[in-house]
Amino acid sequence: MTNCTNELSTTYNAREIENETYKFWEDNNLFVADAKSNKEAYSIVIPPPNVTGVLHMGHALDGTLQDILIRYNRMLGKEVLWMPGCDHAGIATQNVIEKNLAKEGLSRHDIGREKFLAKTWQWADEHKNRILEQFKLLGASFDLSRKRFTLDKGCSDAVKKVFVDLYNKGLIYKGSYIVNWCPRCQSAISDIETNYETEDGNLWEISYALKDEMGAIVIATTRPETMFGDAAIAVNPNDFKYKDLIGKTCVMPLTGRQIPIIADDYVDKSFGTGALKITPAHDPNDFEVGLRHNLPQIKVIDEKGCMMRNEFVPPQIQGLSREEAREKTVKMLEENQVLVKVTKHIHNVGKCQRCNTTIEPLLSKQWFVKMEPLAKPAIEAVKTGSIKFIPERWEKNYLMWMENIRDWCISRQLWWGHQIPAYYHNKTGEMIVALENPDSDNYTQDTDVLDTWFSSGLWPFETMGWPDTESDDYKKFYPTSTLVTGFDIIFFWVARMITMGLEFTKKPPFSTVYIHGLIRDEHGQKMSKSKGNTVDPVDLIEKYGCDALRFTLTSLCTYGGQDIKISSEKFDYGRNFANKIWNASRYVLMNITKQRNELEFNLNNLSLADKWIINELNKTINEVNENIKNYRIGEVASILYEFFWNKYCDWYIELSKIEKNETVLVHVLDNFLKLLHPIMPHITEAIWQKIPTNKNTKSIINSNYPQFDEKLVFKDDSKKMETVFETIKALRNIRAEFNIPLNSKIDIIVDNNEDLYNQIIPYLNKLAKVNSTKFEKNSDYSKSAYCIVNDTKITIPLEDLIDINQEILRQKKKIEKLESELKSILARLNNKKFIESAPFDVVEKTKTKKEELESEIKIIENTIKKLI
RNA sequence: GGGCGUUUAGCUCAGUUGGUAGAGCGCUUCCCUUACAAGGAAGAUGUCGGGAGUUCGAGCCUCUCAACGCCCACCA
Repeated sequence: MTNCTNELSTTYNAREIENETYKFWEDNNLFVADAKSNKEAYSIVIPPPNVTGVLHMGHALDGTLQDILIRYNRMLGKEVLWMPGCDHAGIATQNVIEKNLAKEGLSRHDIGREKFLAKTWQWADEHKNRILEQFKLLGASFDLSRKRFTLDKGCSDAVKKVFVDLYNKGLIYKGSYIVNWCPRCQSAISDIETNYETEDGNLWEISYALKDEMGAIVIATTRPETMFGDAAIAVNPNDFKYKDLIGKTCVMPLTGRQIPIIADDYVDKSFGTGALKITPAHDPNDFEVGLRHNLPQIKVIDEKGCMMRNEFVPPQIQGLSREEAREKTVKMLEENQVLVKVTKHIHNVGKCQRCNTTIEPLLSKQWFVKMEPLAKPAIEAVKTGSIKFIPERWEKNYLMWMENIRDWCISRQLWWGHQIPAYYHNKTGEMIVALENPDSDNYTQDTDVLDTWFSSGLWPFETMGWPDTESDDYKKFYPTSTLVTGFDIIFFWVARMITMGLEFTKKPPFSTVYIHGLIRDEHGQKMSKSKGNTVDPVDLIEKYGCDALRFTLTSLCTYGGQDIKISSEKFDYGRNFANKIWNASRYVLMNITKQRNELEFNLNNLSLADKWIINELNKTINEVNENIKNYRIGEVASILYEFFWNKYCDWYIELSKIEKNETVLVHVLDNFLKLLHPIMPHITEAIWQKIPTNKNTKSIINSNYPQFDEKLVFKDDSKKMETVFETIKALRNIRAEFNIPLNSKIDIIVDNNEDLYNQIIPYLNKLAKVNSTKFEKNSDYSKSAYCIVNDTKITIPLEDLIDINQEILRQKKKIEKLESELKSILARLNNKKFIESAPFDVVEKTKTKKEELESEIKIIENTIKKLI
């Protein structure tokens, strides 16, 4: 950017400035990290957005917060790396490609694995830059020269190594278990990819006749179509009503197959009939019961969710879908008069997180990670504080999950992803798990791929060069510093990174997990395309500007990480602030006459106002640093807003129109821009480059973040200045109350504090339109309005302008207020226990307050007497 | 069933060691004062969800109740 003029354009055009500024940063490679630097490192890895994705509000929030931390730490002088990249998003991406194929009437099987993958790669390559390009619109200062993809060579090498190592340690195994099977995705999915929805269903009670004797046992089920896979009927061992039946055999209706009646603690006596049919191949709990009792696993539903064609399923039912089979089975049971009862029953049904298809619990051969041994150190790391969650309450959540962890099903029957590095001998079926195929003529690789989260679980170190632990990036930037993400992926992602990171690098992958809330629509609903309630951050950026978006989002972040409800009007807040900054800066720049080297301010030559604003700035610097360090980022936004708008603009700039100190005017703006830069990077950069202060860098990005300076504390002078503001406000209030037009000036009589008021006459004249100021002890005027500021009474003789009754009323209202306050203070002071037990300074403060109130009330009472 | 969160001004929400409540928007009145009407000045508005307790003192701590929301578990 050029720097030939001090002037800013008269109107603030956010998009123009933002585009120019971002280009300036990129052209100058300002985001590229130097792994050989001697500076202390600070690094963040981006939660890799799905390659299929487009930028949404969640990214906008998450990206903004990361960028704030990155920019702040960069300005603290650290060597900073923000690692960008995308996730291959197994199921999500495959779904997109399959949908495209479906338009041509094809399935992936029609074109085969190889062609399908080629197509998917082509699509991914075309799209993999899209979302990161959109992140640029957010002002993201990530290092694109290091951009990674979870399916690139480095990641895939890391994945293979991790898989093989875990397998060799016995922490990965292959086995037949009940898994959550999605008949639409045609794949197993993990427990946490399964969501449960409440549905209305029925509870059918079916009578199973006893073998070789009279009588029957009635079981209750919500899924009668699975009965063909029954292996037993179970009752609770302590259930006296079934005691005699345990060990007997019954005959199944419709098929006549014989199954035993067994006893198991799992059965709840009070539910349904107290008797439960056991279907080990189609229910996770029944599967467990089946193992305990050595029952056969009879599969009657296939991978497409249809009834199998085998000897267990009656011919009329074979090949039917789950839903059809249920209807038909019930009908047949009815015809056979074994359906005892049907009751309405509300229950939870598992759904595929990706496509919302009802899950079929299915017996199948899958790969699993044995989680318990891996979870142990991951629990310790959080318990001992080597990894901290902000806010802390998420630690409990994390620990509860980790302490009850179950094995992780990692195989997916998809094509898009990391193919499992297991190889089977074509003839013997012998299995070898290895980094490479031992003999491609005789061995065929496992066709399954790994869960997407398997590779993203390695993200913090696979992107840093691991397994090469001697690589520059790994040595410099691993472990990373902070992980920023929403609570919705603590289990999916954060927990896995911690376990994998500890297992393979022996270090926690990050020291702090900063968890923010989720973005919701204005009614608190989750945003989703299907609901049509999404707000597009790109639209918001076009309309309000990126900085406005960032500032607003930041200001909505609470320390507790509450969810954030947004509607587009909320972004007026940030836009107005940006506009204010622009205009105030424009004013300052227009008023600078001094040269660059004359703009250092001189401590010995400061007015009351100068000292006040310098003191305020210093306080702000302190608070901002403290709050960022403690992840109270929303607080930072409001501190800076308040400082700039209500202090610098409303007072200091106004005062500067009366008595100008260019050096301070610029100094404060310069520091403010630096303080704000992490949140609003573009506007601060654009203005900062125009400010004629001495700089040792061409970009604010590389300037130093302001730090608190003991030498710039001016407590007493600041207090005096506060008195000035109170006086001006009081006088303005009188003007408003009595409708005194701006062009008619007022005279005032001040009865105390002559020194101070003498100093500030010009301020009073300009900001409260005072004509003359007289000093008079024990002043005594009738036909006047009054205000009392601290210990000073100010009289405004208004002669005919004033309605005396109005003024009396006004003063009486004030007394009322003061007296009610005094009453509660007196109550406290008259309480012996308060005096005894409250801390000294609180008691003193209360006493002082009492005296102030009393004296103020006295003054007002006297003036009222005068008026009457 | 277990856990967590929320309840504060008309609306959206802040409120960091307990000392009597704040912001933005909206509202009322006035002002296009040469940085800004996306602005300026002056205002109004709250038994801090209900109840009880601890304390000299509670929006904040404890208990309890209520409403709403989320997560985990998945009893057929």
